[in-house]
Amino acid sequence: MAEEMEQWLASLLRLGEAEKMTDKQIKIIQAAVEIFAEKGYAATSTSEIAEKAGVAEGTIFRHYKTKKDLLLSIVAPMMSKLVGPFLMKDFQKVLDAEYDHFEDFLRAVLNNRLEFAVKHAPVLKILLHEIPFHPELQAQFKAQLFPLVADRLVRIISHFQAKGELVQMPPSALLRLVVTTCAGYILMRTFLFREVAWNDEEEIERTIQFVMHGLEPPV
Amino acid sequence: MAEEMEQWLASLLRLGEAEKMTDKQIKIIQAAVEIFAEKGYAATSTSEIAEKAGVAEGTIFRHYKTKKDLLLSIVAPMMSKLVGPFLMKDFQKVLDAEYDHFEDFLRAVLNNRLEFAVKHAPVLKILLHEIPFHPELQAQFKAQLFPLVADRLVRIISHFQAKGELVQMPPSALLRLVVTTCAGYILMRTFLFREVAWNDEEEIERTIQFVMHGLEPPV
Amino acid sequence: MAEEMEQWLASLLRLGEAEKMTDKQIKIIQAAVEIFAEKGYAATSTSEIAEKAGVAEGTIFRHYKTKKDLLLSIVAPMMSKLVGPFLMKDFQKVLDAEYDHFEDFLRAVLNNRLEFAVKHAPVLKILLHEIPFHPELQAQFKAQLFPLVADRLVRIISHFQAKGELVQMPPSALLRLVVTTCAGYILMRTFLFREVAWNDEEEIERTIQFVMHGLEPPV
Amino acid sequence: MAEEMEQWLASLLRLGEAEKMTDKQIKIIQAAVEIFAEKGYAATSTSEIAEKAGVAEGTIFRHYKTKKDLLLSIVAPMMSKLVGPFLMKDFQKVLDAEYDHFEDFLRAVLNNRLEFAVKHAPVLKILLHEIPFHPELQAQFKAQLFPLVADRLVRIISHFQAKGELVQMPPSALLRLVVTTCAGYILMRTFLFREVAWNDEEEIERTIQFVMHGLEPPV
DNA sequence: AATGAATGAGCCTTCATTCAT
DNA sequence: GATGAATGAAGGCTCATTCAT
Repeated sequence: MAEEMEQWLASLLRLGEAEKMTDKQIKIIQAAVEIFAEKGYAATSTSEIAEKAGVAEGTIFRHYKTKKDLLLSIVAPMMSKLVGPFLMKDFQKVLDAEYDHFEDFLRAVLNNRLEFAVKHAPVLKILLHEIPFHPELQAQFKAQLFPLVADRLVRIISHFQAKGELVQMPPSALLRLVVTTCAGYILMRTFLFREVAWNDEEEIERTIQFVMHGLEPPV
Repeated sequence: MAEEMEQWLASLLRLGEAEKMTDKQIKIIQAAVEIFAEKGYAATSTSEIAEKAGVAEGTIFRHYKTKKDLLLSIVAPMMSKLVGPFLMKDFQKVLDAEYDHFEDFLRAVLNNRLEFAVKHAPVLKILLHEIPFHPELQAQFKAQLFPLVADRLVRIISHFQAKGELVQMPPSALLRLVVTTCAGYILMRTFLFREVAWNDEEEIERTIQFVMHGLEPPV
Repeated sequence: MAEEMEQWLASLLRLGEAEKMTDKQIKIIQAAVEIFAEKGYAATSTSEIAEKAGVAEGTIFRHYKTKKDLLLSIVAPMMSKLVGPFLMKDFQKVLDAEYDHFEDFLRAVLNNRLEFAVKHAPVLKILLHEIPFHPELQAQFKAQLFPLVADRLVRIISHFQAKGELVQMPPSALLRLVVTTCAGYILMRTFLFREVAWNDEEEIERTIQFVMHGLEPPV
Repeated sequence: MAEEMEQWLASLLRLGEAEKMTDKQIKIIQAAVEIFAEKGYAATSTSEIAEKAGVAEGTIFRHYKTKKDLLLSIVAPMMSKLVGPFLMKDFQKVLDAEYDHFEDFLRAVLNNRLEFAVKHAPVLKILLHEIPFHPELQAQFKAQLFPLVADRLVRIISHFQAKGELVQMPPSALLRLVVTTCAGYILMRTFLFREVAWNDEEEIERTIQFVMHGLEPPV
């Protein structure tokens, strides 16, 4: 079963999944992502996708049995990649070696995930909007990904608590504060106020200082 | 124009808007809120709403010219009420008098808005999901509500900065950190993990301490 | 359960079922019968039916949830009416009283069912063609109607056997010979060679004499 | 023209028509027969046939220009073979020599055609169902096969009438009674109640006695 | 000969909306 | 004000058929 899990992770994280995709299939996906992100899944018609992809409507259904299939083929892999870094094998060990301080860890994660969000903004937007309406997606997230991720992060936080870098408080509570603050910046910057000219370096540094001071153990 | 604005605010904030609503109209709104929240606006059919409301299909269109009208009549007022407290006349003066410390202000706002979110969770969920897909809503928010609210909050933050309670940093940056942290808790608690048994008092206190330490001016 | 059965029969045999049917609904049925009979159910499109009925396509689906529903609403009642006379309450007693000889019975049935077939030829044609492809119809026939009918006919045949009017042979075998001969004429006359100018009286008489001689007990 | 006719008959009756058929072609025909018989021609998709036959969708159309072509290639030859015995050269002479009595003829025909029906039940079922919906098939039957067959049978019946074995009545009327009775048994046994364990020998004998007595000339 | 991706017309069905009652 | 039958445009999807490989 550990074997199985490793394979599952590997397959989930595979980034260049353009294997075996025909030219038209790629165009379909691109068009779908674009329109789903713009109008939402339910408000998008397959004929619209076909037109934008420059493909006959029937072609969509040769590659994806249903419209929902098309959505899932876009969104399900993204979900895994979103939390990918936290699923790496020996995640914690890598961390222990690499990051002397929680601050370094935070900086690495924030930069990495911000870059990811910027690069995949449209798919991410689709994912965020559709998760509440598609039980399969919710299930995949709540039953499989979330527990794994939460577990690993809690261990890391506990580690730095033990080192005396973070205030004493239930790790899950710490986790919430850290995640909200980091995700808050990424979402604001990527979706809510995309048009603002953000100085990412500065904002990230500010965010890190805010978190570090906020969670500093009392002297 | 200032007159006009006051009236607009007043009308927006009117909570008990059940005036003039017939019995059936109320049932329609209730049904619509329920189903919109569950499946999303675009995936909800008017016939479904009619059925759940126990009215004829035509009745909906007697009260709301279009399906979108129905959505707006639900969501637009909510948007104003969501930021209602920040729109109150003489908001800052009230604050100056009432809250000696930023911490008190934070506590008051967090409690108040959490209560509001819990009470209006379904409509809030609809609002959050539909804003990106309906330009009218975005316009109302970005052009009218947001500037007002941001302006008032920035003033308050500047006030406490001047008092030496908050670290020196552009007020808008401070605002972002505060808002994400507060909104983060409310959203997590109300939508993402509603089933968890949250100890609101404790979590709010934790959140406040986090913010206050995070934004403490250096000694 | 006997109660239930009686009600079921009653409802099945109700001929004038135009109750509550709107004008358009009747036109839909008429058009559907006509085209189903001409091209078969599967080869008929709902748009074709709508056009012939002078109705919008959507109207069909307001009255019949699916195309198949439309078929069943035409064909299922017909099935009961087809064997209606054999399902009458106290069928055998009526017979005993009314028909002194098997020949009289045969004559009555042949005339009655021929008239019926001529009158309902199109629906009958649909029924005959669709039964093999729709399990619901088969079930209704094989599980409910057929046993009842066969049972009653077997009793009648046994009755006339006992009276010495029919040759000794398993009643079911007798039944088969009688039914194929009678149905054979009706089907030939109504479907296979409709264009021929049949002299019904003469042919029926011939058929009856054929059956009576063919089943005469040996002297 | 007589020449032509003979060749036509010969070609129609050719039984082992597997000549020149590739392996895949045979599989296509087998699959088509199976599914056409199960769901009807119009309700069967070519992709379904391709799948069951284990060939690519395109392969079907390499051998049969259209779906209808495929149907005709199955059903048209069967039609001739169905009435094959009655089309044999010198049919009547053969009869005169071979069968002393009408009863013998009946017995031979019944056995032979029953065996044929059992062997080719699926194709026969397709033929029976599709004839009314395909003018070409109807034409072939009504214009070419039926007149020939009817003519030959009428001659035979007249022959036995002249011999005093059959009652005096228009030969076409006699034909109808005989055909209905015989076909009735075969169809019932082969399609309507296939699952019953029929004792063919007994039933055929019963059927023959029924016909012979039914058509016995008066003493 | 065989494949299977691609097509686009057409299918059944749903939908928001109208209107006579 | 309320109804619900009627609409017809549009939706997702299937189909027979073609064609480059």
